[in-house]
Amino acid sequence: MPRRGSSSRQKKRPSSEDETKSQHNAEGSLTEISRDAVGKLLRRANRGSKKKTTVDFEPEQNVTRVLEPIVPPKTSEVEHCNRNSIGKDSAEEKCGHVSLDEGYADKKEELDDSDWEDGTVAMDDLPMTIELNVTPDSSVKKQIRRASAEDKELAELVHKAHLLCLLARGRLIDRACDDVLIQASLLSLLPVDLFPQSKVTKLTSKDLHPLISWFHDNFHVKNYTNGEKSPHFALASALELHEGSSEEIAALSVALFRALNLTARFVSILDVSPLKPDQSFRPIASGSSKGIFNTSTPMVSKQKLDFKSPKKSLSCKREKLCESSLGHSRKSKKRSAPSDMDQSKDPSVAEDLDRTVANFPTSEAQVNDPESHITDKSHKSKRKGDLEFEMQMEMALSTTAIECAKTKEESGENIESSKFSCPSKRIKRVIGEESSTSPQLISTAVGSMRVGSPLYWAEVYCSEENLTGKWVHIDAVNLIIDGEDKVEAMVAACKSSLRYVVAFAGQGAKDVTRRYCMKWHKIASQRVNSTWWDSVLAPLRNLESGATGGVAHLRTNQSTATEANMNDSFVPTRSSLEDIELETRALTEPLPTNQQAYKSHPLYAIEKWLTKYQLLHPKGPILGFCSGHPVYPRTCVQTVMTKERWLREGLQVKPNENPAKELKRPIKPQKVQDFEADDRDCTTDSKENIKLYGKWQLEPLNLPHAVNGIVPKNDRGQVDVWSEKCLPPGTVHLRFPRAYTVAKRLEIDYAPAMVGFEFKNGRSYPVYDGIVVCAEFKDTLLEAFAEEDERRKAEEKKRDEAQALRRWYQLLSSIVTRQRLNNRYNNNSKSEVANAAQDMKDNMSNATVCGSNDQNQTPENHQMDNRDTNLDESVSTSVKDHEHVFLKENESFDEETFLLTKRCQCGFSVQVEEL
DNA sequence: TTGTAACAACCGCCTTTGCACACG
DNA sequence: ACGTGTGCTTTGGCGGTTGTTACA
Repeated sequence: MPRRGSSSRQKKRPSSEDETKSQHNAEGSLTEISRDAVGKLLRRANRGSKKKTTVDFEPEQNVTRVLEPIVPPKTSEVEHCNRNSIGKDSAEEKCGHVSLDEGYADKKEELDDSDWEDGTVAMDDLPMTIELNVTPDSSVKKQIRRASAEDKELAELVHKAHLLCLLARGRLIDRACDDVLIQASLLSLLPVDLFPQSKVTKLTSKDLHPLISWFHDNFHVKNYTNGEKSPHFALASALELHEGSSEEIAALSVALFRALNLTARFVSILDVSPLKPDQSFRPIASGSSKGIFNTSTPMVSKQKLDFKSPKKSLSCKREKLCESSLGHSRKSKKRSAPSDMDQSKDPSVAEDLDRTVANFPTSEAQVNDPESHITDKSHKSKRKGDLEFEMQMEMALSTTAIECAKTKEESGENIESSKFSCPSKRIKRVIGEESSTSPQLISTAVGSMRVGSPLYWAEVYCSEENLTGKWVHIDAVNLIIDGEDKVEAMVAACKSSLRYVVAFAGQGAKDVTRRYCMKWHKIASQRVNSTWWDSVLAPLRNLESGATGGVAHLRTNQSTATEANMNDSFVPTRSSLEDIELETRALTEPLPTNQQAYKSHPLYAIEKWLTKYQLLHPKGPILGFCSGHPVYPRTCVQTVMTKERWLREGLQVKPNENPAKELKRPIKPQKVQDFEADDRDCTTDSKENIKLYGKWQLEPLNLPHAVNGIVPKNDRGQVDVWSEKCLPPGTVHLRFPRAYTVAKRLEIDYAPAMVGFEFKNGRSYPVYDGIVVCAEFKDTLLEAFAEEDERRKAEEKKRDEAQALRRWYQLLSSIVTRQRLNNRYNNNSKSEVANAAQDMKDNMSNATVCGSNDQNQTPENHQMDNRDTNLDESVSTSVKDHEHVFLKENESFDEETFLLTKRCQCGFSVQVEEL
């Protein structure tokens, strides 16, 4: 019982709020929308705390006898009561008191609202006994409350707001990257031999290696944030100190690229709060304690120092071992690997690594370092395990150093991959696959630790990188070049998902998530409605493409197809080419290996997961198999509907088409008549099934024409007007009120227009709006309606006026009667009321006189005038010693209330309403 | 330990074609 | 007598989502 009640309340609440919301929205002011949203947030917060109490008190449901509706006290106390109540007076008393405790006021509202049955309450005298037939274990059972629509809406609002904030932040950082002073300072630091000036026009990612290596050596990530500094100032101080948050370091790298006249973007993962409620949100780099709007926490935190450093140091040692034992093994490495190895072998890097190694054992001593307090928190909580793990890791790596080097050599694994690996109790290694296609060494973050995840990097446009040029991923913080395919694995390893990757340039932004996300279907559901997102990004995209765009320079040794393209009027811009690239990625996603992914996959489908109103047509081609189920393109999935449903779309089923699909009619428990119908249903299968048709079986609606002024109607004698398309040719839909009365009076054929259904009281009712008539009668009807409407309004006016006069007359009569009685039985008292009545009556007669000029003057009014004259006499005779004189100049008229205040010189005043 | 499939439970959308009675 | 307006009463099936469990 209580559950049902509460659930119905839950259902009702949003609707009333929706009303208020729609009212607010109707007013359209941004402030109000914001206030509305904030209000919701607060309500949610309040409600959340209440709910918790209610939920905790849930064992009450199993109470065998309840003498009093107990107000839920604090959890611990309730538990205490519950467990000790039987046969323990003190505990009972305690429970009794608790119920009257301070929580009462707070919870009263909830109580009032609840479905407790009324009963006699023994508050003071009787000790209360609660018998429980529950075991402590069952009370511990976790209560699951699923998110309501309201929760979902709220989560979406927060998600959107957070997205906008992060977008704005990205733009700020991007603008700071354009700061000429910062750029100039960076250039002044850059050794001359590293200027890639000659290659700016024909740039490949390889050309950037020395530059990025230098940058990586000279700028370090520190695990503190620059507080509330402006991005410009933060960048400047990071530049000065040669260290800063990962965001600042990444931004500095972008500034450096831009200083060198390279086309560069600042790229950021928007680590936004979840779109769906009840998903705990922690920023990817979870060291921060600043809340969701500060995700600029350094990603290389102490944790990284603690865990990565040993690996780094070991890899350095390993390097040395490699050098001594294996000589020039590094030369055999693939593509980007050599460069990384080169970086590692760079003396400065070695120094850096050595320094890190030196720092490593002192990490414990840094616990009190104010700069590292953020990490210390997490460090403290995990310290024991972490230390154990460090030791294990160190031992393991040192003992397997040579073997690792060998493996590395054999498998072509590069050091950059190993840098990606998070500390983990279990490190998965996939050896033997080609390293360039997928990240080989993916470690899985242990438990809740999310460390080392990239949040910021740069993209540099390398015109020589592809046939048409390419945006190259450059993570200067982690010294990774062209590692776009590793980002996702890295983020996934940190127990997070990469939902929005946005590239910023020229104050604009572009969503480049597709470049970094290999499994789009997994993140699609975690992203906000694409229409909204696209509309938000649309202006920013223009700015971005304006800043980074430019005509793509196609290489000279291109294929003939590309040449043909060149000859076309279509001139590919960098932006459009990138769009094509990203689109291509979208269309070439590999087949998921688990069935459930096909449920809502945008590209692929398996028959098993189609809904009952879906069908494969044509059934092929088969793109592959998943657990034995053939996989079809999503484009083959067609929606099928009943004839009636298609009618609403203005389509009808072609003649001689068989249903594409038939569904068994759901058995509805209907009234007694069904018993009779049962026999028929058993015999006739066709009645039982719902026939569904697909789009390919349809043609435009071909309704019968209106002939001889007769409207073609359906079997209910009406026309279903779902849209204009549903109107029979030659007819029009007239929506004015009482149209049917006009049509009926003029004897014009019409049909009621049913425009939809209203669902209430557990059943649906047709909603009618206006009539459908033949087009030739439209004008006649409109004219007649206008006439009738005018006549009706005039009648209404007349009626209202007559009624007003009647009421005035009634009022005055009563006053006069009262006065007459006063005069008769209390001669000396001269009431002011009489004067008032006199005055009002004067006014009335004036108004009536004015009205008499009007054509609306009725015999009734004349009659009234006569009566007024009589009245006048009676009133004037009664006023003897002073006759009030209301001079024009003493009058005042209130235009708002239409009240005229008349004043006599004796001080008497009276207010009259002008008619 | 992790990933997957199957299942259960829950939420919310979609469903869709009066009737009796009072009053003017 | 007739037309008009009002209030009655408060479904249940299905898809989507999420949590649980068993199993590989």
